[in-house]
Amino acid sequence: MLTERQSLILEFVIRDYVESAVPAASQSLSRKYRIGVSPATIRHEMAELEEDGYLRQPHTSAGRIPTEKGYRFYVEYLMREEELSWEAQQTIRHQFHQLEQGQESWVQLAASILARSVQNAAVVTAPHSAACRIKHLELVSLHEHRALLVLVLDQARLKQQMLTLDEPCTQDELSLVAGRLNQILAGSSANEIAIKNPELSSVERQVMAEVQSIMRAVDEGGFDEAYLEGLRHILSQPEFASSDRVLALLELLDEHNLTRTIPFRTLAGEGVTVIIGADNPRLAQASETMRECSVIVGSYGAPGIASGALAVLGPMRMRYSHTISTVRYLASVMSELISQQY
Amino acid sequence: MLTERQSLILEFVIRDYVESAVPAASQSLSRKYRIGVSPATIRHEMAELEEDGYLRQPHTSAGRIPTEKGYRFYVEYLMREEELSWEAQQTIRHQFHQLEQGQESWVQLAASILARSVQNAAVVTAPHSAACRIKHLELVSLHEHRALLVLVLDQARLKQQMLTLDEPCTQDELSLVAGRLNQILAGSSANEIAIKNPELSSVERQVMAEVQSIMRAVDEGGFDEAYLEGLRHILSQPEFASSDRVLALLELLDEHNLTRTIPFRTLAGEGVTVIIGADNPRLAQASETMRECSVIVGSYGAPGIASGALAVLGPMRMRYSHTISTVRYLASVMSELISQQY
DNA sequence: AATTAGCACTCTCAACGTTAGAGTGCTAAT
DNA sequence: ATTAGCACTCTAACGTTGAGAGTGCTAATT
Repeated sequence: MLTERQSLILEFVIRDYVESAVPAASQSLSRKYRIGVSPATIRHEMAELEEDGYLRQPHTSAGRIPTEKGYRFYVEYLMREEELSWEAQQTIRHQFHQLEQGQESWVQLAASILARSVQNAAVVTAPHSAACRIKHLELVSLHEHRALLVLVLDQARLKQQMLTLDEPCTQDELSLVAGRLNQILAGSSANEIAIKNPELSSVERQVMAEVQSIMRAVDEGGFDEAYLEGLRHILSQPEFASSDRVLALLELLDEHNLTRTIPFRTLAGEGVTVIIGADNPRLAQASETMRECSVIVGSYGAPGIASGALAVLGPMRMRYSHTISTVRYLASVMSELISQQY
Repeated sequence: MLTERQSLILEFVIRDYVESAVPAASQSLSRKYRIGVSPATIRHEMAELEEDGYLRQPHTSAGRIPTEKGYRFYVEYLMREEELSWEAQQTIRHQFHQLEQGQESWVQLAASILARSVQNAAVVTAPHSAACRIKHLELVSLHEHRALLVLVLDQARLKQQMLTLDEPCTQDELSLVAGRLNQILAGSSANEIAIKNPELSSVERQVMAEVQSIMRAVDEGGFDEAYLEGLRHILSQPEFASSDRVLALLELLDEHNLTRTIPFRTLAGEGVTVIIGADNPRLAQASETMRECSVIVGSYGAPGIASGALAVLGPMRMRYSHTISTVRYLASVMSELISQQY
């Protein structure tokens, strides 16, 4: 185990490196942080910490930078997880309240707020309930043979689907169909729809099949809809100065395999999970570059009703304390919103 | 004006440079393209072309690369604008037909297809009609005081908005309200709603005001919703090897000021517009980096009914012919889709 | 008069050597 | 146990060099 002083020095190394991105040297540490000992002693302790795998040198005769193990120890034992400052809280709340007017998707807004707050890339998934239930459906005629099926699911989720009707229908006929199906289906889950077997017209059968297929897609989709924001922050970090790294990262995130990249599944209930470097096997395997990144994942929502996930992706050299607080706070705000909607 | 041979050489320089990204040298041109003259003659002509501003040298004793003027001449007079190959057409059509199942937004899909086809960044805006009309509205109760307003506009566009009701309402009451408002409002534009003044309950008045405000937002939004795809293609080009350029580009595109960056307004009706380098004052002013890029803009839709725009953004060194054909073809496919929906 | 071969000249790029500076590890003194 | 001193090491920046690619010019050729 680490001694008191070793812990202290490890903490200072990390704090110094996180803000400066330059390996921490014994002299500059003793100058900056007023530890009670000389640089020589610090050097001694740092050699020890390196021995134990908490620090490493980019090359001989350079300062030390933290290893994954070092960061992990810091996050677990050393870091004081302070609450977000009142101002920061207000800033976030305030941005959220601009949502009332016109914002397309509040999930996307959340991603944008998160990215701005932590100055890193952020991903937020849409809320997802175990088995979605249909609240309401509507059919709008577009053309003789084409109609728009609008599905309102629980959690205020909306799905639309273009239909090509087997037989021509007027708006009045469609409204009738919608009315009947609403009576039959309202409140059902996809599985419950499957075992229903009422007398239906051909058009009604077609629409019902479509509804079922959409709901299945939503159920299975899991964390399908995810919004990524703030890539530019991550790319302005010095560790991404070389452009092939940028490219590697974009390959992972640009195409819609976000949800495969970010390990949302690892969530353990309420808390916030910190994944440092190669902690996550899937991530590390995916890309060399990702091995030098950390991900902070949290979940929001009401347990058993609907939940989603939010994540921050950044270089391993990250302001963990601030990021964790922000994720935690934003999650609480979003959970509030979810329960209001319910 | 350029002689026959000068035109030929200009064309070869551009073709060579576009595919290799390396300044075109007299020898390698004569080897590759079987022009009937020796490298010395080619050099002579190239010096002439440089004099006239069509070519330039990155430094003395290097090969030539095209200037903006060179590219412009090429696009206007030299380039054969071939139709897209049948295979390419089928590939695009085929990808579009996967839309039926589950794809959230076909506009986003279009952007993704375009980006893949031309191996550059692509932006597509949602279709926008002069003044949107309401087809249908629906109210779904979420909670005693909260309801979801679902608005179906023309062009199969869907808007949703959370409402906090002034007074508590059940689903039945809301359905009644929706029914009445549908009768009154169906087919109206925002302005027409404004001058309507029927007897209404307090809740009905509240909902109607909300509907009007959403529709105004849609009307004024113009090219608001735009989808960007395929950044990674543009970033893997050698001109973006240095990472500060990447950053500059992302600053322009990441935050939602896409529609300010891409000059959709310059559209002149049917055709496809090519904007090369500093052609576009706004673009050039915005960023040094953008001055080395070209944008190809096209529009789709049915004139007078609804239209949107699609654009490709890439380095000036771009396969103009192929890109233009692709934009043109995709626009035609999307226009087809629009008129089907109408 | 147009074309071309030959050649000197220029510029880039990569490799190499050099140097200043920062930081360490070790040792001996406190 | 701590620290001052010092030799050692490594990086980053800079200048140098040489090879290679490509041009512009000139004189010879068609």
